[in-house]
Amino acid sequence: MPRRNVVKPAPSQPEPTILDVARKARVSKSLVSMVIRGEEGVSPKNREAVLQAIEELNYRPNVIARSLVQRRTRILGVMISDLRNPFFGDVVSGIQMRAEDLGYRVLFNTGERVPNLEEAAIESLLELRVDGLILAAPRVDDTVIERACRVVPVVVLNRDTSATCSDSVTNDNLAGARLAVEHCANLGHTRIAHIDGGSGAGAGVRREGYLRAMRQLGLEDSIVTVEGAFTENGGYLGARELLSRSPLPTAIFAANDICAIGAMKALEEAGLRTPADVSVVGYDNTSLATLPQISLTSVQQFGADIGRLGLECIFERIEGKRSTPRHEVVAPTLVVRASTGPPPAKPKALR
Amino acid sequence: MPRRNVVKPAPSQPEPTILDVARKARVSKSLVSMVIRGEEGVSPKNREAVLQAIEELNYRPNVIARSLVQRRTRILGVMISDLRNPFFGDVVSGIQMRAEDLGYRVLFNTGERVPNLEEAAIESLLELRVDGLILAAPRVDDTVIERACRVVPVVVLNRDTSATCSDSVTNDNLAGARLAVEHCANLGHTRIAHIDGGSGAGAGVRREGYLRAMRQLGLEDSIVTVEGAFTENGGYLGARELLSRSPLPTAIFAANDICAIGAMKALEEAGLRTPADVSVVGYDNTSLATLPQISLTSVQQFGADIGRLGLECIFERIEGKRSTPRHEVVAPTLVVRASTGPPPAKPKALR
DNA sequence: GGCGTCCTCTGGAACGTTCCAGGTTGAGGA
DNA sequence: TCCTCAACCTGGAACGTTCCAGAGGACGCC
Repeated sequence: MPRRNVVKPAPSQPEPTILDVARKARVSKSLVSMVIRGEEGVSPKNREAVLQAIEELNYRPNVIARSLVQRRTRILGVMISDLRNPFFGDVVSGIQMRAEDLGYRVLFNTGERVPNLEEAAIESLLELRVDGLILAAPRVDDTVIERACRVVPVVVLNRDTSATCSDSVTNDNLAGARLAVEHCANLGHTRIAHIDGGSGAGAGVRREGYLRAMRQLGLEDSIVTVEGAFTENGGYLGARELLSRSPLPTAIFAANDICAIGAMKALEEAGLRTPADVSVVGYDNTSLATLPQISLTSVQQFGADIGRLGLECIFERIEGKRSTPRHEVVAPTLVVRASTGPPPAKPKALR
Repeated sequence: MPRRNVVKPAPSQPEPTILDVARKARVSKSLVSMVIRGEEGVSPKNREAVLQAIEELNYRPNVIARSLVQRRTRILGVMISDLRNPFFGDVVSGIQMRAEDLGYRVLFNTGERVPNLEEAAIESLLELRVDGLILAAPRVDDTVIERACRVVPVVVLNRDTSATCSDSVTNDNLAGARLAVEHCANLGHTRIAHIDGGSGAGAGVRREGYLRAMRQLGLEDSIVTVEGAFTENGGYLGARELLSRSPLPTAIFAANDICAIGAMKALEEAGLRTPADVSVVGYDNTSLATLPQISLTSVQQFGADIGRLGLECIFERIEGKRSTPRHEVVAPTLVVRASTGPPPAKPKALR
């Protein structure tokens, strides 16, 4: 246990308590409590007096004390693996909105993608006695998730987990990959390559989805995959690898948007235009894909919906309505933009 | 006061308390407390026994109860006006890192840029009795800030405020605007136009910085400003406005990166190339500016530093080391990329 | 008039910690 | 042997709420 309590309490003037309000309104603290919680059975006269005293004293209920006696905090803990990835902005927004409706506060946290830090972040939320835990694409070990489950409802977002105790919400990566491949095929492409996401969460499934779709379309002979990553550089290197092979693909399905952007950079450097020479499809449909200079066709996984569903899972558990795991899969869609088009009539040779 | 407490406490099995640990280790609760807090003066034998009991029971200290008696939560509240703006990702990261060092938790919140919601978010943090409040570019009224100051140390980031009670950390918008203008002038531009940020926070100051820099460089006759916004559409419309006038500028200083991206779109549509025909400079140096397809020259305001400084301000107050306001201004720098270059020898006419 | 019922209100006991004043022990010195 | 002192430990009183059992009136009914 860390040693932390060296600092003395801040010597600010004490804030008014429920007792101060009670004295001022000449009623009991219980009555004040009833008014605060909006309970029935308080005479209009007293309710008015209490409300006025609250106003005059600038009283604010102490949710810490409330949480202690109720043994619930009405706080939901959310551990976000990466606060800078625009995709999680959507997720957070979905969580926040729904939480507000349900009368919960949301406490965000991050471990900056480092497993140890993420574990500490989770522990920190548990010490706070959050009523539920949402883990957005966590990189921690399954055992950490299992341990958290013993104390509090947990839902894992956008990550496969073998932990049997938690709920999960993911996007259908198989279907998403199929959408991307079929879109290219429908445009007339046959030489459709895939730059995968390396060891990133969900990368394996997307790769599998690509393989299956290609086979299903009778394009198994054109299957080409190279290793990439969920980063711009991963996409760049993956595309370079593709460019070094022959024949060139006429379409590339990248593991995610950032990866696709890196790939587009490599293509541009090689003198290939998108989509005239090579079409590119991304995944996530982040705000990046919508930028006019990029205008990337991308598989959309509805981040806000994923967040909202995660919150609903948690809430069912908190309410005691359910105690068996629920695994929700959100169907992705394809958003077509300017980065894809028909294959060139006569494939361009590299300069 | 809202009525919220309809739901009964979740009937999970009770978590072990300090008393359970004490019983198991055959010591008093006070001794356990001492071990948890890492105090001196505990015999090695007992310390060992307590630690073991904690381990076996999977005990986790209840920070809620601790907060109640200590009358401090060791939680810092952070209200972020816009969680999707990548700039705030940096700010949050700076806050989080420093907070961890100092043994504080950080509770994030957002009001999604709606003043009323933001006020509610702040109120919610105050009810939680956070030890300090960080407001990142809040859109609330100054009176709301003043009221919060009465209860807890407050620091306002990236926003001018007339509230005299709070600390503030801002970036030097005047200097940033000057950097942008001087960079263009150094490249040989004279017709440097500005698309401003409309009523957004800091927009006025950046505009003023542009005006001063132009005058200082003797370019007052070339001053051209149009109204824009901190959005892509704002930049697009602003650029269209510029394109409708004559003579065309050879460089554009946009209020913000997203705004610059919108402007670039308008230029592209008009058949003008960046930077061959028109150079463009943004502000914020967000991750967007670094994308290879965009490669935007931009004024960097160090978000992480701003967050870190804000946290340090709060901490000084909490520690009681200071009770007078501190106003910190961070110097911006310019990051030059591919969107700026020398003016065309013979300015292009519009198609 | 007595009784039951409803409405309104109240005091005290939790909740799980920390902090404080003081207790116990054993060693060492007079 | 007794006293002192340090080292180590302990129980009880907070902290600011909620919740519960029940008190006290007013009223209506028999």
